Amino acid sequence: MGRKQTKSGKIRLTEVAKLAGVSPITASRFFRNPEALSLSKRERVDSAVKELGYVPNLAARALASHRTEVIGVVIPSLTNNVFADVLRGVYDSSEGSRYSIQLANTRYSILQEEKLLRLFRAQKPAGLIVTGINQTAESRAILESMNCPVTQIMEIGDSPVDMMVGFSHYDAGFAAISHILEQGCQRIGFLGARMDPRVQRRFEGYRDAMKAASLFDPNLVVTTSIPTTVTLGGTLFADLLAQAPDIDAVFCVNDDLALGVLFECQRRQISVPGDLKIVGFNDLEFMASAVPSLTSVRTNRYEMGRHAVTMVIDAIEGRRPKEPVLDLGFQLIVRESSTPQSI
Amino acid sequence: MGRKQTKSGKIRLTEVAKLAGVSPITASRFFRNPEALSLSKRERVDSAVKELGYVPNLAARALASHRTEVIGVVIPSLTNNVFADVLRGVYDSSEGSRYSIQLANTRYSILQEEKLLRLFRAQKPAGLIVTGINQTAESRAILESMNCPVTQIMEIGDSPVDMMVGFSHYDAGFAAISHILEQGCQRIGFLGARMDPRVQRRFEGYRDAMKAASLFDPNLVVTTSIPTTVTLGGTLFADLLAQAPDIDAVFCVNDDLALGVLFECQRRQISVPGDLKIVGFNDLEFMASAVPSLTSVRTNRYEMGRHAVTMVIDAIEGRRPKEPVLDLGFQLIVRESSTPQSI
DNA sequence: ACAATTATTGACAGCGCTACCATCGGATTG
DNA sequence: CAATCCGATGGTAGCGCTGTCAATAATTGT
Repeated sequence: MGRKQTKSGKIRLTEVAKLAGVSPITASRFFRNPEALSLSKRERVDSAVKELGYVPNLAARALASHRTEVIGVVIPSLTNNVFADVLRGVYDSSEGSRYSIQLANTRYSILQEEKLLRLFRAQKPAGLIVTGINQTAESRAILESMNCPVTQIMEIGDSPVDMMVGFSHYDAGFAAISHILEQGCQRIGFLGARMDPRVQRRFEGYRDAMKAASLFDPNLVVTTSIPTTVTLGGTLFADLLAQAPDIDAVFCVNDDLALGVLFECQRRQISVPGDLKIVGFNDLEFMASAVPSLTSVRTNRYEMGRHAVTMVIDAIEGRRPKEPVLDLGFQLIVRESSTPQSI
Repeated sequence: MGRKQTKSGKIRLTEVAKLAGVSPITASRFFRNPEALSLSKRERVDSAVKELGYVPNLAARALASHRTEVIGVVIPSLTNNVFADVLRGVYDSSEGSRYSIQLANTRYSILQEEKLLRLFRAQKPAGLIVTGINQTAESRAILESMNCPVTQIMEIGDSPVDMMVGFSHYDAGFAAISHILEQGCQRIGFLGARMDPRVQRRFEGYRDAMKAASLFDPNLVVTTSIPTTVTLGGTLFADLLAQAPDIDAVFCVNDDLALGVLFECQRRQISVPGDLKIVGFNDLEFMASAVPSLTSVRTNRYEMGRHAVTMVIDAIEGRRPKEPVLDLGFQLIVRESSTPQSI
């Protein structure tokens, strides 16, 4: 004999079916495709499920059906505030659905991403959400071979693997600089940390806006591959001042850097926005209450997470969106740090 | 006949076993208990696995073994920075192990927590990590009936369900106030938002420290159940000033509030630390670079996450710690905002 | 040297569910 | 009224793996 007989207390689908007076397969259909049941059976199974407190065994379901009800989510960082918001959206919109979220963190390593994708492929997720559009050829091949809906998030571009939700970081960077230029600034510094592909494209927006105004100067640019912190913002700003003392504005690729710049200005008695204008990116909550309040580019991170999951679930269930690419845009939130000083 | 025959390309344990010239069960043992195999077979199976690129089917494994290799993690919030660090620790220390993390978010609702725990119980996780020590009676009963290691994180107390990693929020609050008192302050305000049980205990530390100095005054306390933001810090501080204009220090239950207070002081031209001392909680990164730099209570959040997972995995594998409660302590990081003004 | 013990290995059945037909009654049609 | 179709239901046979126990090989003690 194989093993101990089933613990008497265990409730299987068979028990539910017996109580409802139907075959196990009908009870099974109650979960997968309730419309296929006649109303009477559907009600009988429903009450049997409730009476027994039946909970499906997901492992058995996955084994028999060759599918899971897991949506894999691959992000590059857990520390970055930006992803906290995305994840909130992801979890919010997965709740109430039958799908559960499996999170994986690449730490900004494309090799790690490949490894994770291979792992996911082996487990046959129902859907997959990955960050960005710069997968390696290998990663992209895995994604394309994956037999499930895939959504790329955080940015948009041509040739989606499947679906996309995001916005144009290039446009956002360009818009931020255009705004600063409108304020009459000429020497606009660029501060970048952890130059991932999206930050890179913000830079390109900066560069092209500056070039269009014939104001681009490599001395205005300070970047590093070090992860972002507020403190780093101060440090990079100090470097920038050293190589371009005549700057009249700074565009920071994220709000942490911007806050660091503000603090460094306070330390050096540089008046903001009088002597220097500051623009950040992401519009984290604190930007509105800083003194002076800090201009930033608002990105719809929570909505990105929500939509990504919704789109994936819809696609799983056969409701593919007519448009595979969803542009959630951005808003430039202009505050005191980039407008004429109010005396 | 049941279904289509197995796709020719699919690699099962059987194929590995065949290639290695052993029985499937031996190949199975290679994964679960490699020490039980003779060296020669172990090597043969190992190379067969690599040659075929075999990846175990977790669903089949879970079904057959009545166990999963999932560690459930229940936290109250994804937005709160504090949990980002914890999660980083959690994911870092689960990587490389055979266990995967299943995250669930209660949004600070104890009913939601009950619901999630019930769900987890049904799926038989290998281990469970839950936040805090204030579960409902029902939740606690579920945890105790769960046939797996459980670690409570973020704080410690008597009567753990199983294991605990954290620190005493009461002591931390008390220590922060003691420090402020040592600076000669007498009218120390308390600012609290989202009064969860841990924040509540920080308050008790504040209250008792103040009472011990005969300085407690309800007018010095401003709290709200609204979730924490930097902006809220400014608002609460304004309320506090209104009801106790003579305060000479503020203890904030977290760093966001503290930053909000600092900004509000800048707005009102209140000199910090000259007119007002500020102490925060958690020691987020920005505290060190604020102007003035802000004193805070450093908590070892990343380490909490790491240890929680390690302890759970160790317990799963039979290596129970001698001490079920691990106190990771805290450090008061004294900075400019709570020390005599350096002119 | 031989029984007793221990390390290795294998056979078997079945975990709980669902894919794939087959069936069966009733509605539709010419 | 028989032929056809369709929607609802059920039977059967696994999905890929591991728990249990039995069998065998290697090792040890006296």
